Amino acid sequence: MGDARMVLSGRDRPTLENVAQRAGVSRATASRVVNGSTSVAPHIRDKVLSAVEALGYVPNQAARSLVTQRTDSIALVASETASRVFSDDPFFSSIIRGVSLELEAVDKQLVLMMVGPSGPSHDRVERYATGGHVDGAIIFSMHGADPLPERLSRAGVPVVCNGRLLIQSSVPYIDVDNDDAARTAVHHLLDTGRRRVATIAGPQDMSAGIDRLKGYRSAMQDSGRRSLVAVGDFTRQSGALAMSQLLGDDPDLDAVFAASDAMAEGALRALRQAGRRVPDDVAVVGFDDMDFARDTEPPLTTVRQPITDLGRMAARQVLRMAGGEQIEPVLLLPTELVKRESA
Amino acid sequence: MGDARMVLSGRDRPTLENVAQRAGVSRATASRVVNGSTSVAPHIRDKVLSAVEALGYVPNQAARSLVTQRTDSIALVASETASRVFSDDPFFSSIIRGVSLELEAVDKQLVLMMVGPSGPSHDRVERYATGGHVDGAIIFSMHGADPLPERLSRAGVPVVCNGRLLIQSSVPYIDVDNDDAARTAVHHLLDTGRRRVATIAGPQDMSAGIDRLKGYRSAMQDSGRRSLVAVGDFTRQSGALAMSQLLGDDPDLDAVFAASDAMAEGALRALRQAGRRVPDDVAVVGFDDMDFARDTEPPLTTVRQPITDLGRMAARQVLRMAGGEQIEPVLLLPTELVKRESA
DNA sequence: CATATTTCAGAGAGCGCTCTCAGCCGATTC
DNA sequence: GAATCGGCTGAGAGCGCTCTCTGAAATATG
Repeated sequence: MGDARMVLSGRDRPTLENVAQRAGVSRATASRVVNGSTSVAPHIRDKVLSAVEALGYVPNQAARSLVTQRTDSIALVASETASRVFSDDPFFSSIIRGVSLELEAVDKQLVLMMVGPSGPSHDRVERYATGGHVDGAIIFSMHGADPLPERLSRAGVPVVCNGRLLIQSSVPYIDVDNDDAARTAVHHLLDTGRRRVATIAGPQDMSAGIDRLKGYRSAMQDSGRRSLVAVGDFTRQSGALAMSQLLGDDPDLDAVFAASDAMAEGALRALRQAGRRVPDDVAVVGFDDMDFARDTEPPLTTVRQPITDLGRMAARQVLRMAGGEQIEPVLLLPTELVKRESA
Repeated sequence: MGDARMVLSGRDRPTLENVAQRAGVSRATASRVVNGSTSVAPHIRDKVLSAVEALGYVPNQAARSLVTQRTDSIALVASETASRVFSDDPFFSSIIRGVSLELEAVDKQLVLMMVGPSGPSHDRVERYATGGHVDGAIIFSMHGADPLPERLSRAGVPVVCNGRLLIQSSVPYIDVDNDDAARTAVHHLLDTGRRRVATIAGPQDMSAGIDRLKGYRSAMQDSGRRSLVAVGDFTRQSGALAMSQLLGDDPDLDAVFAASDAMAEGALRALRQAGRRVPDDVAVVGFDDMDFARDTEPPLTTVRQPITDLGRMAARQVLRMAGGEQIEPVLLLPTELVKRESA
């Protein structure tokens, strides 16, 4: 039929009224057709549909959600700068994939936003979410005592967090049992005869960082050994740096538990540079089981956490909340120690 | 005053009417205060503000944008899967940073979305943008003849693309002169005495990939030399792979122009593994001037493109369009050859 | 003191849509 | 043939907000 439609600029977008008029029906009927109601006679339905087609009609979301009180979109908020989110760590991308999968299945739109530590972007995101742009929010990668989840929740926005909150709060979250998982990893090292087990901890303003360190510490204490800790920020680079520090602190260490695979890989590099053989001289255990963990030199023994599922579950939970359901305040997904060659 | 506010669930959020009532003024006046109009008597203003505070009022965006026809948010659409966007390539993060900077300055919200090659997510993004969720859209990392920009534009959404479009279209775009930049890079190699110059091209379904290859080809032709091409997808890994292919094709090559720094780094790795010295045996030029380019072994000679500025300009242009201004259909930002040690 | 001018609050229309409710009409039932 | 029923359509209210327009009070002007 040729594409005779013109470019429509802002104001003169066709409305449902126009469609109705052109199809010779009422606005109500046009609305029924657009929303897929079955109780419309086929020949009327067709008339409306061709009017929609001819006019290039697209429903005005603002008007729609004004009455339905829904927007069919969910915010995924990263309390993190863009450069961190888009770093060498595929963690975020897995989370996003999980959330996407779940939202696409129910035809909801994912809206990604990043907020800096505080300041203007923080407020803007809060206004955005509380202002009814979204039906719910998933917040992840929180640092410190981020007030955002609580704020949004109070304002009536369904919120689910990815990772335990550092403040007392009733906002539900999805996570793995970091403490327990770390303990398992460390026990594996001890059980295989390692005696001086160090750790490269994650950032201590994030629950994952804190809890994995806690798990390490308690495992060490249980077996009456001294802790040896360096702190990184989950990145490869910080892992390498931390590893050389540890080697400086205790040249005789024979194992290290890194709180992320990225840091573990950095550690491998640092160990190689320091002339240590892995696992012969030093055993290394990571955390995450990222794809690259099986391609490191040597392949990394690590704690697998189901990152994509974490995203999926978060999405599922927030959708349930938005649907008015009551949900479990805490949902812990299982981890698994994957033994490869580094430990 | 204590935080006595309750958690508000969906329906019973306070409206402007409630605020007005509580403050003993009309809705119009309350609206004026909320929107910062100056023509309100101070004592009335205060009454309204404290009512807002007490009720925890937040304007309903749907209602607001229904009348203003604005949403104060801009979509940044990546025609790319999450895993590519969040890959080891800081390109996206720089674009995002640029866009963010510009939008924050005018208090607009950035909404990030990813669309797969086609299918459901593609339609959903289209509906989202056309449905009036955003005031404009910036589309980047397009593959092939993506119809999205044209579609949105036709539907009346201000659109700016990052990168030349592969189809005939009136949608404005921001880019660098890839062809020219590539030619400059290759000439540098030729001018410094290299004779067998290969290239690792970018993906041939993206304008940046195509145009840089074109620039390489024409520079080679101008000096009467044969082209030697391998194609990558801008990633480190593909660069390494392409490099070994090239070495297989012509063991005597003495220079390579890679269409991205990531690929150039992959190439460096592959060259090292093949026992070639850089730049002694083989000179390498990259493209982008990413941060890591100065830390490679040896530091990378590369074509600097102002990625963050590309993002900034895109944002600025789309805002101008949304403001009803006419804008230049094409905006090319300058590049610069940065000479380091690899060539 | 009367009039013109300015300042500021309120009334009310209407943005584009959904959804309830009422009503029409043809089919079914007794 | 009258009464009942069910399937479809249309009328209209109203979601929460902005913004124009009107009008009252306050101030300036002759």
